[in-house]
Amino acid sequence: MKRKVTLKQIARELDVSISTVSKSLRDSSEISEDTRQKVQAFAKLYNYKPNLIALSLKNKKTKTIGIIIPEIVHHFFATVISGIETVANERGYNVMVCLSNESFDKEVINMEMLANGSIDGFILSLSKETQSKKDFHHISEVINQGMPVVMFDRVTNDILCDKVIIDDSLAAFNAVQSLVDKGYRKIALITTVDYVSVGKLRTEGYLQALRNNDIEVDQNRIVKIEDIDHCSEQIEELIANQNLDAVFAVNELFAVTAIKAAKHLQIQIPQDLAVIGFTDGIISKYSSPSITTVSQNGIKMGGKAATMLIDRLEANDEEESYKTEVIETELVSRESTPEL
Amino acid sequence: MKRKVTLKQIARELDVSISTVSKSLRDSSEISEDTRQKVQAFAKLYNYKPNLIALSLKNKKTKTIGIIIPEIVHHFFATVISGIETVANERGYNVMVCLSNESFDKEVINMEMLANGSIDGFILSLSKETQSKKDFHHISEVINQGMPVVMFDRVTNDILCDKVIIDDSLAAFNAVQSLVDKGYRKIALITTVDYVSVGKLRTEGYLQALRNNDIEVDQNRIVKIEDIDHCSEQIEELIANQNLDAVFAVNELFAVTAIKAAKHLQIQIPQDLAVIGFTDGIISKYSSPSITTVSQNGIKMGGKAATMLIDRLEANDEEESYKTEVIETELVSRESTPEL
DNA sequence: TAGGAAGGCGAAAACGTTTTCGTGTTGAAA
DNA sequence: TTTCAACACGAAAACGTTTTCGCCTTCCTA
Repeated sequence: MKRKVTLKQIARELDVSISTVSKSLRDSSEISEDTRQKVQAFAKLYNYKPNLIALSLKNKKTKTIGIIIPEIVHHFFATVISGIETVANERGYNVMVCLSNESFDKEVINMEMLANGSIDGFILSLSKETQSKKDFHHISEVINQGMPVVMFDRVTNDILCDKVIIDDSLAAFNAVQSLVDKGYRKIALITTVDYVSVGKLRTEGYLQALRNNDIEVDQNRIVKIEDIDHCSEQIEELIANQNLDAVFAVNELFAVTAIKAAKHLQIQIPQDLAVIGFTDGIISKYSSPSITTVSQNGIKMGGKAATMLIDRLEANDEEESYKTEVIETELVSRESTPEL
Repeated sequence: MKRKVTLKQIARELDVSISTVSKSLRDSSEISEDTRQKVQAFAKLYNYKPNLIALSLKNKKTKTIGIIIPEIVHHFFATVISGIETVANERGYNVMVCLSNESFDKEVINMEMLANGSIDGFILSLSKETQSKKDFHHISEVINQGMPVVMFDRVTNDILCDKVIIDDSLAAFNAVQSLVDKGYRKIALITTVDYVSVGKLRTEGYLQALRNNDIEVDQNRIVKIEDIDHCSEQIEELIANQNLDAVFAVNELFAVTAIKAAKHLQIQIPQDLAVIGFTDGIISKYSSPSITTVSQNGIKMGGKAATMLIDRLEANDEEESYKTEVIETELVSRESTPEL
């Protein structure tokens, strides 16, 4: 077992000073050709690599990005991480991932943990509990300490920082409009409770689309899911009791649950009921029938967030104003929404 | 913008030495009650938190675990990370996640990057390319430097270290046996190329189950997928041309692709063809019909891996022998495999 | 009153870097 | 021969901690 070699050890072996070793390895012009080659050869032989922790302490830069997301077993968040990681790696950064599990407390603890020197900046998406409590002091605190933060998807207007979002309202509007264009009129909505920012926005898009087409909004056709584990009862009740020709679900899970419920009720998808979802995940793609969805492009979102964060980290010009980038969505047409 | 406060600043403000401040905050008995309270009050007021990078350098412990996996947009790996993160957090560790994207080079680069002081130990699953090249020098190198490594799922016998696996062969055997028990005889196999360790093992389980039941192995009923993006053609050909009553797929994707292919061929699932998969992911659960699978329990696997790694990190007794933990699998019965 | 113990605190080293500044030697120009 | 620049290198500080050791008071005891 050979431990990692340090500058000090090399210096001792070669009988020169630590400074000389450091300079030699960094090709400083102060050092003679002779010494430099000798040192570099020795360093290579012993596979010297600078200790990153020591560098972090000296430079006050860790070259690490902290990510805080509600959960990771979730296709969209996984794609976002993937996008972040790719860009981060290209630009020489690593990522630390922490999960809030939709809990406010865990979000706070994780942020405080990472804020104490471990990372250079945050990329985060709010937990449901945080959105419901509207308590963002932990975020403003790290921003106050001079640590850049980029929020994505689940964001809040109460915090000023860079943000990456999609136009949830517009995307939902377009999705519903596409149903209308195909001839559907009796369109139900399966959404989340209002404090989930994206759920609320998508709901607004749905309402707007109906109004724009002079379709009356029927509150009985709108169901707001509180507890995701027991959504199937509510959804089945909706489909059974309302006379529908289409369903717009604000996420993949609701969409596929609607399909399951319909099958259970002997309602044929898509012949008797069209379904459109949100989040272009693995479920929509492989479901039978495959589900038309609004694609969020998490890879792009993550990549954009990472780029914004690193750009800010490496900007020497301190005070650039905050931006909110809108990632365009795309309606991916599949089997679940044929022409009427 | 108030930057983080350090011991030095507190010391200067209170006109005491840095040592006194440090000791006061750590409740050392060397310090008088008076001084201690004064320092602690001041520290609290300014929200002092020790700089973790400085601590890492001093203690030569980062309290961080490095994870290297082939990809993250993959339900199984996401669950493993989730399991690792939960246990790590409970025990005061953070996780850094790197993706190899199934590439040998990226795996090596990531390991070297993290090995230079950023983390205390590794949890990793081999990339396909690494498995195919059988080149593990980067792993033995970090182990030689005294850094603990735990491998999971995609492991190799060429490296001695702690491992967490499932009994892929046995699980596959049980899955196929369950088909036989239900009356199926003409069972096809959709598997990976042999260098993917888990694919090979699952193939062996399939073969063993057939032999145990005196069912002849027909090579035409075994298809090995090389390129996952173009698997549907091969799978459709298999289902079209062989007279089958069941299919065993070594992962979720192959299973659901088989279902899609069958539907395309007007073959009814599960009436005309039963399907059983591997990896209990989101697809199997929400597919129509839902798919019977072997559940790998990634949460448990990740948790176990984290526990093993941290136990080793915190063991004072250096040389404990390496263990290989086998996580039990479970056959989750769903709609795709009715009794014949 | 001398001696010693205990109490309270500071100096300094250590972790591994990088970088600034200083210093000694050499050679060439004046 | 003197002077000065260029060259080659080392000492030391700095990043923020923790911890060991030593020092100075004070107080108690003999």
